[in-house]
Amino acid sequence: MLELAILGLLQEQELHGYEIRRRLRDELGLFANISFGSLYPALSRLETGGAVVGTESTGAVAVAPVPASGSLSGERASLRARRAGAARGTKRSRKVYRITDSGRELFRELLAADEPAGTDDARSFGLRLAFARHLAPQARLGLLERRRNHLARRLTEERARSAGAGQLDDYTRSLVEHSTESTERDISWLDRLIESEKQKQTNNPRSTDTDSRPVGSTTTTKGSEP
Amino acid sequence: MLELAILGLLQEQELHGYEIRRRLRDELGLFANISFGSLYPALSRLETGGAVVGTESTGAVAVAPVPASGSLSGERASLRARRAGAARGTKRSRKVYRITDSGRELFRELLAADEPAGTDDARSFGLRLAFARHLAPQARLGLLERRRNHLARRLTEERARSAGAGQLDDYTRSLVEHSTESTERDISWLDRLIESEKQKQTNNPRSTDTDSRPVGSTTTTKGSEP
DNA sequence: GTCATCATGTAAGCCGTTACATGATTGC
DNA sequence: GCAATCATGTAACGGCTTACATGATGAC
Repeated sequence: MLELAILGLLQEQELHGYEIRRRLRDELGLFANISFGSLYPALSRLETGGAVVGTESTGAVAVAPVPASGSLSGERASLRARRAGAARGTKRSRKVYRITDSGRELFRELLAADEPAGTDDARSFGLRLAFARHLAPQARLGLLERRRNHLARRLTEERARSAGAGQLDDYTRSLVEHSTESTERDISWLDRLIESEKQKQTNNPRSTDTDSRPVGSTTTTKGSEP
Repeated sequence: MLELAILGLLQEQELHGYEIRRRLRDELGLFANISFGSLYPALSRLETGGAVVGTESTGAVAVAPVPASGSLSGERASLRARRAGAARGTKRSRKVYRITDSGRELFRELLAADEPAGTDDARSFGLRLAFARHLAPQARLGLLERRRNHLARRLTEERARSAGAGQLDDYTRSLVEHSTESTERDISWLDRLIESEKQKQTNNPRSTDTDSRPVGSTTTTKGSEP
């Protein structure tokens, strides 16, 4: 799952490990505080597998596309470090990773696939949604609908629990009820997303996507060539 | 964490592995489908550690405290198996576990402690809340307040993200916004719980608890949690 | 000169998963 | 007789964590 996140960030530009972590934390919010003990090995695996190439770099590196004028968000610590301007290039040793063609392919596969459970449901979905712009419209819709259905099944279970919850104590009951409500809200959020997605597709039957070459042929698995 | 859940269930009555799993799934909802590959080793560990004793049993076992008349919830498969009456005693081989004194002590420790992170936040809190009746009133309040504070910090982060989310794409933005709203709702849910908890304690300064010997002398455990 | 931040990695461990292996009992 | 459910376990692996080890740079 972490691999997917990394490849997703590297779609747009090359980055080094430390910066990848920063973006995962500050921009996505997923992998709130991914540990280096997890991140660096993941990068190594990806490099070994040929999905990315890392180059030892001491030069200036592309910087976050901040509007350069109004830095209103947090990161007070970083402000000083960045005031120099476009590049914060120091001669510190870093390893900058760039995604390869085979890496882009892997990204598509990971993004389209249902991750082998055991992984956190919500996080996995959130990650895919964050990169949904790289999916073809109908695959995007599929992602949303699968999630919706999953939550609908969960809701059924939760309601059954509520029904037989006569002898549950106050705390457990409150917990169960709150879970149910959360699931309901998640479902209606998804319903709104699905609705707006369908609208988009009818208004603009082709190329609604941001990506140059989106992916995902969930319905008629055919064109995913190398 | 699973150990805590097991010990919690064994507080009330002795149970065998298969039944523990059923209750975790059908009653608590946490550990939705805990695998046997996880459950049985956990029971073994607990037995080795002296927290529970398991006895190979072929006789009748105490059954879920169902009102015996109106079985309205799911479990259609189990209905037939139980129609016999009070006991579904078969001669099947099972190992029934009973909690020991040292097990009860362990339960208290686990329930009071902040679990070493890496474990799922929400699940861990949910589990503790489900067994909150075994906590002393002030420890219960502490649990709720720590959770509230934790979520409040998260909300701050999320709002910062939203603020700097000008250049995020629609999907990511929707995700971030929905997360923020969810956190807000979680916080006000906790506020209600905290409120009602305080009320209880002023109305009934002593022995609000269900448990015979509740636990937790964590009076001034404010700003911990890394 | 010392502290915070930037930067990369390794090793050990935790807590769960699936897959595999085995067998008794009940319902139809 | 055969499938579903009940019942217990082992082995291998997945994906993350903390703790440890190392070092450069910049701010005060």
